[in-house]
Amino acid sequence: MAEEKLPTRSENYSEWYNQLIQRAEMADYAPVRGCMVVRPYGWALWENMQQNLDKRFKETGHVNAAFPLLIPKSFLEKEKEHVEGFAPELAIVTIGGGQELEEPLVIRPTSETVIGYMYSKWIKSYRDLPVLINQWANVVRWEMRTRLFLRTLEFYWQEGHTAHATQKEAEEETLRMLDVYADFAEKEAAVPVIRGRKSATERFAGAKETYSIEAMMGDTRALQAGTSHFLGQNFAKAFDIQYLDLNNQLQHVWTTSWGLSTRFVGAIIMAHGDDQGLVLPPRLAPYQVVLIPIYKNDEERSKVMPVVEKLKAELSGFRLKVDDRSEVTPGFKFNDWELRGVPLRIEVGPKDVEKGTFAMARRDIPGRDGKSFVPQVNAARTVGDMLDQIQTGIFQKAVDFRKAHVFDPKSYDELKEVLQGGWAYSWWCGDAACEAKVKEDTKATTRNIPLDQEGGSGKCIVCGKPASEKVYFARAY
RNA sequence: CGGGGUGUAGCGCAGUUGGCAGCGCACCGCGUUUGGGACGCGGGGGUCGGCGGUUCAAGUCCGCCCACCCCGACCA
Repeated sequence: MAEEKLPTRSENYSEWYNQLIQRAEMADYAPVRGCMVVRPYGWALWENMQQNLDKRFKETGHVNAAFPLLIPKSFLEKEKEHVEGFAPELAIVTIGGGQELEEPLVIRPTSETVIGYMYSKWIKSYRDLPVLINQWANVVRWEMRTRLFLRTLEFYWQEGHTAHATQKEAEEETLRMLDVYADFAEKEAAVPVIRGRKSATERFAGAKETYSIEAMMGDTRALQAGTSHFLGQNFAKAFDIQYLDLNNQLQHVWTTSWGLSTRFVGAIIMAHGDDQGLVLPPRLAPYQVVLIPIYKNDEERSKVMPVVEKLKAELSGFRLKVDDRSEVTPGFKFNDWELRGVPLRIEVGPKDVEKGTFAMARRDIPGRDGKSFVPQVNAARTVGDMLDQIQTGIFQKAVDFRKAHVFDPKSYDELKEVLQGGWAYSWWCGDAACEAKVKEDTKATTRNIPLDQEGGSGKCIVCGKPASEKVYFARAY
């Protein structure tokens, strides 16, 4: 429980982040370095995200399945770039049942390979296509530096894997799922994102093209919040996934993969959180409303509780928590639930019982400004409207924040300067050497080349050569 | 793997020239409290990271090892 104030974001952003997660009981450190335990409150948020995404996947024709955690090491080696990309971060099992294994097994860092293997068994004809499968799973990547939610050795995610008859279909799928992520991020999580294409250096190991959604965090650093890959025929060739087309010709399929992980929880924390703690989007928050009864003695209690019960029944359509703990004071509860980011707080005390009102405090507007006293009648309508306002309010706030921290530098020196406290949106010639120079000078990398460009052309911000696209540069998590 | 740092109660820390292992918070009990982080009284809780050495005596001195954290090279 929170007994002291959180460090402020300006004081020490990463301390703010770490402590907040632990105090809000989102997650805790596990005994193994770099691993975390997602606690019930954090998992409840993830479950809401899962449900919402899952529904969107089903709506776009996908089905769920489960593939194994252990993958023969040789599988990873079949796609050249894939091995090179993942080799350094593999966890490998060499002993099973007390015996050295003939072939080491890797704990999946991602499942393109096993799934490719299975697809080659399942896909024989154009009639079998497309295959649109998703799985919810955990994966392991042996990272050097870890952060709760943002980068842990083990993390939870979903990975969609699809196979198509044509390149065009696969490319459309890749972008369709990117749009699903973007829509989810903005509508549900209230996190504004940039949809774009990754540079070759930032591309997924084994992909032809990687697309991402990029979000700005409260310290202006960028977070890759979801990715969608067009894999071309790379994995189809490596795993021999072939089908007979209408003309009885053997063809390799075209595949895609796309994933969104528990890292997104970190995005929600850092996009909306303030110095009081979490600010959770109403559409995903484990509790949308917390109701706090207030009384001094049994007599007051007996008057207040019936109203609490009545409101609870009336608000049964919302995820509501009645905090009737007697061992802590209301003031403590206010702070506690603010820390935990519950979008809306309702207080019912003796004065409210008399007047037929309740107090309502919105989490996104701290202090008196966010507090109002409203009649108990039509409570469901009042609360629903307020939650909608909060949802759009925090989205707008995040949009405004991003707008205030994206710059269009006029020179390389200015680029270096703006990257200290924001993103640069600049012309880039596409040369990896220019990217590398920026990284060297500022630690910022290219985030993505937005799909929505104004067009035209300009000069590369780094080398001055002609450029036909603009890219976002930012320091990233 | 390089550079820096820290290991003492669940968490945060103090512990002097080597001499009874402590403080705050959290936790448990009782009572008073309760509209913005309540208070009093009484409790429980320790292989001082590990192993070895010096010493009558080691949290403290010496050696080795281990773990974790921060900064760099890799990343959803």
